[in-house]
Amino acid sequence: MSTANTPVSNFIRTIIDADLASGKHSSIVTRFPPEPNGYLHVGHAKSICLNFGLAVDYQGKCNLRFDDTNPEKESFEYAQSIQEDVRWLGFQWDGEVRWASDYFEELYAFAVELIQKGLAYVDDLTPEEMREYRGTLTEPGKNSPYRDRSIDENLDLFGRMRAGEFADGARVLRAKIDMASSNINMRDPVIYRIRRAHHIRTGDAWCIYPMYDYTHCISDALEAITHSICTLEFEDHRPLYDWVLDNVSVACHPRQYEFSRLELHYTITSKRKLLQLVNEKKVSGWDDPRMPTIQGMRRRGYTASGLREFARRIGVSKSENSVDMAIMEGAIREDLEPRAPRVMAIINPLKVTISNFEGAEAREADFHPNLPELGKRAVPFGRELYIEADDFAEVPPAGWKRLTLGGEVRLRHSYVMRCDEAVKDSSGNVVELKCSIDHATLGKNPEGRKVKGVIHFLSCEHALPAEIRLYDRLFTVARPDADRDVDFSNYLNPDSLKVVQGWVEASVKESAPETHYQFERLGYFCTDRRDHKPGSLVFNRTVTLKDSWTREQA
RNA sequence: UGGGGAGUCGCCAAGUGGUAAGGCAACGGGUUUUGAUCCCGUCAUUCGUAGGUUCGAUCCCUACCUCCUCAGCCA
Repeated sequence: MSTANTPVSNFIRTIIDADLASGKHSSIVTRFPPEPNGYLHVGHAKSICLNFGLAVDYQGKCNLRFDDTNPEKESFEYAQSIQEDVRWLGFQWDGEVRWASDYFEELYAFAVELIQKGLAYVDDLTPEEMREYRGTLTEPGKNSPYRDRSIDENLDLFGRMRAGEFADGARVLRAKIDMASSNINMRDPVIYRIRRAHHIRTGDAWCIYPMYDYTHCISDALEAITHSICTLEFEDHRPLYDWVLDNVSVACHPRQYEFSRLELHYTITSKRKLLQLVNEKKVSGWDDPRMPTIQGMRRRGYTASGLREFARRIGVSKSENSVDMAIMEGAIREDLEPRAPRVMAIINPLKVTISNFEGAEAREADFHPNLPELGKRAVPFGRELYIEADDFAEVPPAGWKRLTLGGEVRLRHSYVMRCDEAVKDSSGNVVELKCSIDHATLGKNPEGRKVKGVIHFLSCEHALPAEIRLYDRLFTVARPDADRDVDFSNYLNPDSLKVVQGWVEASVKESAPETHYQFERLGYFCTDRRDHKPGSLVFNRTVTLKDSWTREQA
């Protein structure tokens, strides 16, 4: 993994390199600016890795700033979860957490300044009227009848807005720019509205709240952000970002750059739709392991470094993209491969009775084939074993390397075993196997013949019962929200979760929540963060192993 | 039919006037008591289309096509 820390070139790094080379900046300051109105998802993870990652690579700083200007939708629960997610991903913001609400007083003063310059006015139009006056994409808007109020009147009215003299929504403060602009964002955008809502930090101190476009640029300037990075949909807000900073007396004028947001195959990255899944109980919550939220991915067993590697692999650009889930899975597997201890577990047991069990011994086995430092554990043997039902076939397909009637197979870390008889129930299903082992094959190959297959197994006597949750993609199609006419929930995968009662080897008995393992030949699994306890083992399947056999069969 | 963006391999993505990086996936081979890992090899005469400038263009110019995005007192 020599590439893991090698930065990948992208247009933002190119800009930063140029800014540093020209002396425009001597160091950089970025920021991650979430609104605390929901949980962070994989798209935010990309943004976090970008903003914090740049700060790390360029030895600059990155702030965490909450865009808390819409009190009706925001909560501390979300703010706390967001901080936890950023830290879990391995990043630390510069100084204290910042809040846009910290700047409310300054924001207000700058609004007064705009009014004094004749660049903002109080408007009494109703929302419906304002929409009519705004024009359309192809027709210019027209001026509000209140647009030419005197500076004194505007000052008075704005002061009274703050003082709470007017009802919610009765008036707004608007920037006076150009109602005929071809950019609708410049048609006198609202910058303050009246809303008597309890704010998570300022409580009831304010009944007017600044809008995003007005707040964000000034917040960036107050924090001396050098590169303000956001997603593509804010591209046409940039003229407004610049207009505000050009007309207000802040010393600093950060530059905004936009990159394309992440789309991931077989999932969705819309806060609204994610919320819908939670509200409609399509998933168990924000941290359901099928959710592309940071909390969900974490609970599933995705690792912070794996997610960072994923972000590195997908890069940053301005083009629309829909990333293959294989890139995520590849990054997670690569991260887990060199550190997850190998253990054996049986998901779908088929009982095996060993006829010549007498004298069979346990054997010590490494927890990792290439990392002896991870230690060893005993692999016990017994008269009765469990093997994976899928590992036996009475009528094997071509290329079969596993167990079949009369055939031999290596039991992982143990003996070579032959199947002598398949016991069936009345409907003809194989319910048990009678097998025998070659006592001379413990830790060595049999003489005179080759056994190509290896299957995992558990000694019934020693195995521990466990709940195993098998997760699959949340949706049945790669782009569930691509079709505007079909609701994305129609594409929910009914088989995205299968809970089975399986068996695991005793060495995992005392494992803590969030412990990663590779169940040999099955995949990477993680003890559940919430439900796993010693004595009540719960494993989540993080991702399967690459499987060229199943692929070949398909 | 207004404004703002984007079109480079199946999926991401560098590059930029000098003759197409890399990753993922895929495919072929080797090692292997995980059909895993690991190792080796293959994988764009071509950069949305059509013209033009040039000794030379994915990079410059012109026209066109396709897709995304904007009409919240959300962010």
